[in-house]
Amino acid sequence: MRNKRQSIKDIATKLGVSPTTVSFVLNGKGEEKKISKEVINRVREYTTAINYKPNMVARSLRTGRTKILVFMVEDISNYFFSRIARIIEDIAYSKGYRVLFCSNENQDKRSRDLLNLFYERQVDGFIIIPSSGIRSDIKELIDNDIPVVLFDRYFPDLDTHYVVIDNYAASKNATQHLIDNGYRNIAFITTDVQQLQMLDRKRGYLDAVSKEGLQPTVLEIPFDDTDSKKGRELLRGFFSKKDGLDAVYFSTNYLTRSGLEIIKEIDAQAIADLGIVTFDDNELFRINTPTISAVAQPMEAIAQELMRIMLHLLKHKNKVSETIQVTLSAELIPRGSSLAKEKV
Amino acid sequence: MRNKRQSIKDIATKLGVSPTTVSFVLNGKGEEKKISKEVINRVREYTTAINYKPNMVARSLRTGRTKILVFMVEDISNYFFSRIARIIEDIAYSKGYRVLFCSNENQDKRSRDLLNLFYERQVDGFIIIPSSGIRSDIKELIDNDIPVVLFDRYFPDLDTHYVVIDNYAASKNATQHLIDNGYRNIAFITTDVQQLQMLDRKRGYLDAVSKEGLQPTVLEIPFDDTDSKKGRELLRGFFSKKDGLDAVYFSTNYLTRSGLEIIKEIDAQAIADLGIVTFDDNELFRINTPTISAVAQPMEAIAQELMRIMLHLLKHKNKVSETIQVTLSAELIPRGSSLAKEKV
DNA sequence: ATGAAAGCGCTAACAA
DNA sequence: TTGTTAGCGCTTTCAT
Repeated sequence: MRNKRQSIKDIATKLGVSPTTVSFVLNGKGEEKKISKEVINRVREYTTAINYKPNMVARSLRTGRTKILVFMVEDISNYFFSRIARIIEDIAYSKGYRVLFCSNENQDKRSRDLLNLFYERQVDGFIIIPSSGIRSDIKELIDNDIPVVLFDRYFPDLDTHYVVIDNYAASKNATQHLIDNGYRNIAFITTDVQQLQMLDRKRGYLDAVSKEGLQPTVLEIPFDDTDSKKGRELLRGFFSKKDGLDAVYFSTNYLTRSGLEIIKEIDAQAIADLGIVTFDDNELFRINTPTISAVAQPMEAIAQELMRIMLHLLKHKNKVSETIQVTLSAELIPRGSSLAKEKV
Repeated sequence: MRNKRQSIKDIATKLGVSPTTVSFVLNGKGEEKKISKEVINRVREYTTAINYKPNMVARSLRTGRTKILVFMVEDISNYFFSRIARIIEDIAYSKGYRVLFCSNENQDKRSRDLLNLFYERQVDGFIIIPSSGIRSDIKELIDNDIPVVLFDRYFPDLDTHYVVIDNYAASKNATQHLIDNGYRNIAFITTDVQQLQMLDRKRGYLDAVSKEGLQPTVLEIPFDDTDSKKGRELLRGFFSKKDGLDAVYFSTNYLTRSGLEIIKEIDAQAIADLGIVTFDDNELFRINTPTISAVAQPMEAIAQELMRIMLHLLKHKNKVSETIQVTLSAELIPRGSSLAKEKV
């Protein structure tokens, strides 16, 4: 039973009414347009019977709207991003919008390709973690009146809507936590990407450490090597020779994974005494031994703010006078890995 | 600078040629249609200069194709699914297709909503992990000549293309591994969903255990409670009173998380002696203490097979005579949690 | 070597 | 209360 896709015209012909009438009924404008009860019912019954599905491509071409939003992050399989994606999806869904997820792998080319692709497909809005080199592409979208909200990071010299967390404060606080618990030689492991949020986290660490008159130790892993053999070698080399270390603070969760693994390899026992804190929480940190202290970003709040702004822009056809910029704070979740150390 | 979106017509007017000519050039059919070099260059230069972006919605309406595929799973934030999604995305990308990811939360209503939504938007194909009650919806898609490939599970009484793994063999093998390493009282923790792949995993466990004359112990957590308080209570109750247990085999990764946590809560030391194996690998199992043995599904191969089939269907406009059904095997990765036990 | 025109399926202003 | 009609932006056949 290969049922050829039925169109509004087919239905109209079949029922002996006009396409307009069918369209009105189907869009719930039957009453408003004063279509008779009888016709409304006939249309309803027939479309239900044949299980009619409208062609949204045609509708979009006509109306200029697709009811689709794009959510672009570095890597959608990362827990932090996928969790936020899910919340956003739910909110969007309840408002009649679909969300298209995509990963840009922090690469400008891929970001650009994706933005283009979706722009060409006329999506209604973008929620984006921008890779560093797509400032002009973002600007272009905005200039073309497409609703855009950034998050996680933004371009200081571009007046965009965004939602971020106070990375500096969160990082300073996490470092202070280790210091308060007796750790004195705290290493900061980060990537070399010159992204605002990473620089803020480093500043937070440096300020907290120097405030206490302690010595900073920073290891920067090239971004492309965060999960490669070379990156692991760098970590291994670092941990092997730094025996004065009593704590490690990871700036991002993808470094924590390999970092912990390598620390274990080198000395399975050492991990129990080492102070450990990482940025970005993960469910499995609760079941690790030791349980890992983490700076948890308020994912629920971030997602809600993003959608609040986006829906606001959509509602006002992107004609809002002021730029909406929100900064939330992150919460340190102390666990076993950063317990207070007995003074030696 | 609010540049109104330029259309082919605008370009044609501007250059004093016809829309046809512009369209031909833009689609690389310039040579073929014998458009003069001069005109081709003029069009190329102008469209580049104004940074023209075609309206794919209009194109889709005209051509009937969207170059979009849908990838629907239970939960895209689950590592297993998101990893496969990424590989699929890459392959699709290289063939000019976009992939739309979505999570059905294993709910029929949500699955149906999503299928409808994308069907209405005329996507070119579906790659789906079906929730149990959407057999008829899948059938409808197929009857409407939409390319569909299922994976992870399928409907035995519906003749569909699919890619699955041999859950029975993998599960039997995992259980046997525990038995071979000296464990005698092995519990199987699973959900109560009556899904083919879960039933196969259970059968594998039961057969392996009974073959050795051992006693099976099965705990079934209601699906909706796998991550709820009630589910945790069930696990807690189970582990508290079963002191004869020397090993646990989890049928799915979302039970492993809470399971491990609760075992630790009850007796932090016990976990070292308990044999543990889980279905579905996770990066963090490598850094847990102990490291956790897991049945790893061949994600790369699954993704590649799925796309091979999908591209085949797309190429032949879904007119293929035979149904393509692929069964792959999963690999047990033995780690610290299932080391051979010293005989008592 | 290029253009005119039809039409994909839908919506909505305007007619009747 | 319902129908006619003109597009939305693009592709593509058929003319010229």
